[in-house]
Amino acid sequence: MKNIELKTGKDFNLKQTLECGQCFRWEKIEESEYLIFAEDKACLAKDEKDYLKIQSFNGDEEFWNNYFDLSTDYSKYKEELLRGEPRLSDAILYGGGIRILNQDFFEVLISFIISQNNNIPRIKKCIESISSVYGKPIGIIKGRERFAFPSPDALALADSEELMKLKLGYRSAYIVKAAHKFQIEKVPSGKSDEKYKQILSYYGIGPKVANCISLFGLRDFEAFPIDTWVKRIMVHMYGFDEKDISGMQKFAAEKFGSLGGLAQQYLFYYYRDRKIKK
DNA sequence: ACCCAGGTGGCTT
DNA sequence: AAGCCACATGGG
Repeated sequence: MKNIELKTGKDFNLKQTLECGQCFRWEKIEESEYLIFAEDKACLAKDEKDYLKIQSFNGDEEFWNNYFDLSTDYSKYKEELLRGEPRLSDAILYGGGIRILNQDFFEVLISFIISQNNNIPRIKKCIESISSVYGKPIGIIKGRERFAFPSPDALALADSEELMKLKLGYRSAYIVKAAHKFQIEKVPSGKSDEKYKQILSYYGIGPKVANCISLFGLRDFEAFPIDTWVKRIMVHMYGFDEKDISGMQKFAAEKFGSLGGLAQQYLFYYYRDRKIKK
């Protein structure tokens, strides 16, 4: 156990960063305090004004600083996005503390395969479930044994019947195949469109999930995932026909350029967070 | 009982 | 290329 304080500044908000849908292994403890898991690391993080107070169970300062992407200047990104599209101002004001986390590729790969046609609370349960069966124990935290996200080799030993028993549903076969494919191909490299195509070639991964994995697993910021929420936003904001996904994709590329993924996160969080709250 | 959730594969027009 | 539908599961 190690206490760490990370300087954050104004373009960071823990709640927004975790609850914008880019990651799933966290538990809210109280307002602005969360228990967070990443790979085989865990920490308790509390968001103070200008710094993040971390009780790390097994990750050093550098790991968490990198995980939360605290050395990147997001005010420049925001200015650039606003120059290209002033209508983003409400969303950026609302979720301006979002950062794109530095997550492990394999963890993102599997997590977003699970995400398809699924809701966020259940996605979290599914991921906890496979972690507790295929991940290695990392110690007792908040009264329970906790587990690392499964390694590729550990998950490759699973079969889809086992995963079905864990309630992973029809995505079970996708997960097993993905673990095998990843063992051979490893983390994609090269130009971003080539990496995207490689991700898309996984069985069970289509354009939406591939874009999420590009954005959250490889930090390709131009990736613009269009899910059911973003679709509605594009219909609402820009008058697209809800079936015209390729039109939306093209529009986003032109309007938001190399920062499409960040724009998408601001919009997704702004729209979904207010819709879902009762 | 129905519809939806950070969709995709497969089959038919 | 575009339009259906099934797919597991759980919550509203």
